[in-house]
Amino acid sequence: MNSDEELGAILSAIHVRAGIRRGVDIIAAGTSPRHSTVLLDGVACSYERLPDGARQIHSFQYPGAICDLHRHLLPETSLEVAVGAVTKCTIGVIHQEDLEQLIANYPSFGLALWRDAMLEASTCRKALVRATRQPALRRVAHIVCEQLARQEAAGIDTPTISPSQMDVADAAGLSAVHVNRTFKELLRLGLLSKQGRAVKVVNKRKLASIAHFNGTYLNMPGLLRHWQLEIAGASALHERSGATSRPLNPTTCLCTRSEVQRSIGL
Amino acid sequence: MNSDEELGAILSAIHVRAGIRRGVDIIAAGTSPRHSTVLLDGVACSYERLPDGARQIHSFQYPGAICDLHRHLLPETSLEVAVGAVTKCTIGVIHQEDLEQLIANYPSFGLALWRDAMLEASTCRKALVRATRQPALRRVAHIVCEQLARQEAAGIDTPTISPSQMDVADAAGLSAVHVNRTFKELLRLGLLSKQGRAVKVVNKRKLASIAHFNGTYLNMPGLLRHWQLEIAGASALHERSGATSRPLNPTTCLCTRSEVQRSIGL
DNA sequence: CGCATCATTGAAGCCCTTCAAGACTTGTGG
DNA sequence: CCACAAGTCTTGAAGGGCTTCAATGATGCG
Repeated sequence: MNSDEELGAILSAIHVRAGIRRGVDIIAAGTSPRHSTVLLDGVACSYERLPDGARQIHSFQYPGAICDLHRHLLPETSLEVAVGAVTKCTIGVIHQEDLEQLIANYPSFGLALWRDAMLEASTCRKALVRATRQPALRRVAHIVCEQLARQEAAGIDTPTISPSQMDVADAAGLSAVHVNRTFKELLRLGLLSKQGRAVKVVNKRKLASIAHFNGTYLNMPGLLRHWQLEIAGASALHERSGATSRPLNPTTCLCTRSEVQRSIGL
Repeated sequence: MNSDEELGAILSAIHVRAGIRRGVDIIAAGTSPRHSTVLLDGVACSYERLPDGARQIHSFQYPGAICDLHRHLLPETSLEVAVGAVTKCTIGVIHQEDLEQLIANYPSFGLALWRDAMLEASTCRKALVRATRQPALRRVAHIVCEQLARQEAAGIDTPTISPSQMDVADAAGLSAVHVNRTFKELLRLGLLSKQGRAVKVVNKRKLASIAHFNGTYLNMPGLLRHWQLEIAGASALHERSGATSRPLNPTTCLCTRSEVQRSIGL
């Protein structure tokens, strides 16, 4: 979809900013900066803070993502949404005028942004279904699966996931205590193991099975082949999803992490 | 945003189809028709059917909405999403080629569709937060408030809402039994009353208060003035949301119900 | 007017939450 | 390099909100 020339134009519009420590906001709630922010390295999350102090994580973001895409076109509807660093992050900025120029010059870039918005809605719908209708074990397993799949899509190949148990709890809409007990159960089942504080996936296939993880909603053609998913109808749906020739990162319209990082000399 | 000429072009591309009875699918899961569907009259809902038969409603749709906008650009990610008639509905279709032609001819129409996708994501995020973090009373009250506000936005001015208790249950992610008990509580508090089977809002302001209904996320500038919302910061946010001169229907990019219906002689 | 659908009500039970306290990691500063 | 501090993980006990099951009553469409 993106031509090399287009990709080059996009990358050259990105200005690298300093690193951000875990827990710090990349984009604060209630602000409307005159630029867009690109995640270059690390993992971030878009979240909302409730009056009682609870944090609801909407989704996690991986390198290549435009963190504040949700503000585009309708900034006033999502002022309460913030973006925080789940791990140490490196970010870049694109000036608003440059972004608009890029969209004007490369219609396919605008389409990619639009598609990205659709993808975010798709992911959010799935999260809604899980949150309301599935037990904790499946919810947590599904979140782990999604993180693993999205890491792969971003070109990161490790069996450990970045979010802490508290992060997972805030994303699943469960208490940290209960997420801990759920992890313990997944450890007991031999699907996960622990390396220090980090959670490591031992049996990806079984985990996906009990999570009912399908992954089609993430629009990552080709990348889910490894998963050998056992969901009924998954393979049938799979064959039909070859529309985009360049694999798109979920919530990412730019490219893979390596492409981004090469361009900024990481 | 939409000029009269543009609106005329859009409306003339719509072909009216026969009415649809309550409970019947407007768009079935797993299908990819070569046209888009516009809701002309009645109330619909986009939903997903789970393996165990449960139904999760993502959102309700009002006249003027493009029912299958979620299929646009990324049809394969939302094949499981269906759209059903909550009340008796009248629909129209726009051929795929006509829709693409309209987007090509009127860039502002494409932008409106894009904005609509962002709005759907915004609504879904809010639904996710409510579903995971709020008690049943607030969830149900919030759904009622949202329906009332969206009816108003579509030009329908009645204090009763269309969805049945079961519909509300499937949208809130609660059991029908518990929604019934929640409604009973709202009746006892004097916020709702009943007309036969229908639920009628008696005290809109108090209902919005206990629901923590803000409404900014719906992007309906001007239309929320009547609500006299009591949420902290709501008025401040309000003043900044005058960007679009023409009030947009939530999940609607066309116009108000009366405009649609006038054009088809309803 | 008949029948399918929806609303209502009670009882029993489970999943998850909250509270509280102690063990462990991590990385920061001395 | 070590020690401390801050945050995270872990574990137990008690309780509440919601679910499920089941049966009856009301509504409204054809």
